[in-house]
Amino acid sequence: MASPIPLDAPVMMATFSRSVDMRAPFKAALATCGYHRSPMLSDHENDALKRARRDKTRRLRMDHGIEPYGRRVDGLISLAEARNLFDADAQEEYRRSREAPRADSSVNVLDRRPRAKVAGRCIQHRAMGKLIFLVVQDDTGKLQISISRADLTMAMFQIAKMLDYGDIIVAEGPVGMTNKGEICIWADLVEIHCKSLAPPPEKFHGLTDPELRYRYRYVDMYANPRTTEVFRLRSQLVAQVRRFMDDRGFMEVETPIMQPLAGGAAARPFVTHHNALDIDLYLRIAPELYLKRLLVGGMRRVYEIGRNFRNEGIDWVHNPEFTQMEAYEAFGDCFSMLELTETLVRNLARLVAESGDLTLPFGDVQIDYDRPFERISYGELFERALGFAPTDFDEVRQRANALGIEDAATLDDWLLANEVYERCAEKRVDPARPTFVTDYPSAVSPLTRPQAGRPELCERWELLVGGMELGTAYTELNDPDVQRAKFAEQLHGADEEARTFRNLDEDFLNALEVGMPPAGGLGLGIDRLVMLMTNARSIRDVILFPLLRPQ
RNA sequence: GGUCGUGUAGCUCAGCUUGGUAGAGCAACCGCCUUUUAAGCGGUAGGUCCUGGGUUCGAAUCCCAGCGCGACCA
Repeated sequence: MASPIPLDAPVMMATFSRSVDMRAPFKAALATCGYHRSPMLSDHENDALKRARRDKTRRLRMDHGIEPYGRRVDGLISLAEARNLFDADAQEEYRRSREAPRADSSVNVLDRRPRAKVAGRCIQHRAMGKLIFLVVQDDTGKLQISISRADLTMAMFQIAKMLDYGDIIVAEGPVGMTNKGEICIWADLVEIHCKSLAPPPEKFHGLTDPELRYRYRYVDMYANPRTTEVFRLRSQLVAQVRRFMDDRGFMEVETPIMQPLAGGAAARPFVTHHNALDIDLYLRIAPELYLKRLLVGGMRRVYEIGRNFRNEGIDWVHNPEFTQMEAYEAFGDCFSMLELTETLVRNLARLVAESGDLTLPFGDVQIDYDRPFERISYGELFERALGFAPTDFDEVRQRANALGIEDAATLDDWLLANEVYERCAEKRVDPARPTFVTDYPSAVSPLTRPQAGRPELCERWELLVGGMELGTAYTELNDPDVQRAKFAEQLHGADEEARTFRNLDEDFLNALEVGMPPAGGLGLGIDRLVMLMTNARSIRDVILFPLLRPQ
C-alpha cells in the first residue's frame, strides 16, 4: 500500500508539534478502507509489545536460522489423545528407575512412557531457569508441555525460552508427569510454527468486553474456551435438527437468497443489485414463498435451514442476519407442526440436559422441556393481561391511546389490537414455561388459513420460551383468490416504502392457481433455540460474527 | 425513542465523592532461578484518562454537548 506519508514521519515531526498528528491522514485512510484502529490489529506498528514480538521473529531467523512460520507437520495427535496416552505404570517405573542409585551412569533409565507429538497455541509460559513449563491449547483442550534444559539442544531450549503467549508450537516427547502430579509431555523437541505478533488478552480475566469479544472472535475463542464450546454445541444442535427432520421424511432444500420480491414476512429487506441484468434484488426476509412453490411442484415434506436478512434494529434477540428453519408438510396443518415442534425442542433439550429431567437454566429461570408445553389462545391471553377482549375495539383504542401508540387513529381494529397485544400480553407468558399461543387474528396473518367457523381468527400459533418468540406455524392458505385478496389488502395498508419491495407476487399466485395441497408450515428460530440450549442471554453469543458497527 | 450505567497502559481494573506530578495486577523488556499450575524475586519501560466545549490559577475528577458500548423501559 502506497502511503502518502512515510510511516516514520511522525517520529521525525514530533519535535515540531505535538498537537498535530501527522498520521491523521494515514489513520483516516485506514478507517475508510475498513481497518480498525484497535491495537489488536496491525496498524500500531509503533506499539512496543508488537515490536518486541517482531524483534523475536527477527532473532529467530537471524540468530537461530529458524523460520517461525512453519509448514506441514505429520504424525500429530490431539492434546486430548496425548493426555489419554498417559500410562501410570510406565510413569512409576520411570520414576523409580531414575531415583535408583546406579553404579554405572551409562546404563539408561528405564523409560516405557508412550511418546506423543502435539501442536497447539501456547497460552501460558512459565520459564524458571533451566525448566520451562508451557500450557498449550487446541480444540480438544489443554496440556502442559514441560521442558528441561537437559532434554534438548541448547538452541532449542533458547527458542522455547523465547516463546510467547499466543504462539503456535509443535512439541514431542514422552507423556509423563511432574512432581506436582500434572500430566504433561516432557518435550525433547519444541518447534515454533507460527509467531503471534498480537498482544494477547490478560491471561486470567481474558477478554470480557462484549464488543471486543464479538469483534475479535478469533481471540475470544482461544481466550474464552466457553465460546468455542457454545459453537460446537450449536453445530451439534443443528445437525440434530437435520437428523430429526430427515427421519420424519422431510427433504432439505435450498431456495434463493437473492429475490426480486421480498415476500413471506413483514420486514424491511436489504437491497442489492445485479449488474448484468441491471435489476435490484432483495436479500430474503423468508424463504416461505419458494418452499410453497415446491409443494405445488409435488414435494410432500420440505425444509430449509438458512439465513434470513431483515433490515431492522439490533438487540438481544435480533441480529440483521439470522438463521431460521422453515418446514412445510403437505396435508398437515398448524397442529401437526405443533406436535413436530414440541417433540423436536424436547429432543434437543435431551441432547443438552445433563440430568434426566430436561430442565435447563436460562438466565434467572429454569425451563422445563419435559412437561407438555402450555397452550393458550391469543384471545384468552389478551383478556387475561388486559381485562377485556381483543374484539372490544373501543377499549382497545382507549388503551392504545394510553400507551401512546403512533398512528393509532389510522390503524385497523385488529392491527391495533395486535399492537396492544404485543406490548402488554406477550410478556405475561411465564418465561419458564414453553407456551404455544394459538388462534391468532387473521388480520395479522395474511398467509394463513382462516378458521372454518370464525374467519376473523386463523389456524396459527406462536411458541414463546424464555421471553422470546421461538417459532410460529400456520395452516397454509391455498385458495388463490383468497390469497390474492389478502395480499391486495396488505398492500393497501402499506406505506410508499413498503410497496416498493412488497409487490404482488404474481408468480406465487400463479403457483397457487396451479394448485397447492393443504399444508402446515413452520418457522423456527435456530439462533434463539441455541440461546435457550446454551443459556446465552444475547443472540450475539450464538452467532460467530454478529453484525457490528465498523470502527 | 426514553432512562440508567460505562469509556483510564496491549488486557483486567483502581483513582472521580472532596479538582493539585497518572496508579495496580497481568502482559512486555533486562537479570536470577531444574518441578511451576494466575509461579516467584529484583530492576526497566509503557498513557489522546472516548471526543469537543465550558468552569477554574489548575480538570481523568465538576458542568454541557456529542460518540461508542452495555442494561432496562416503551
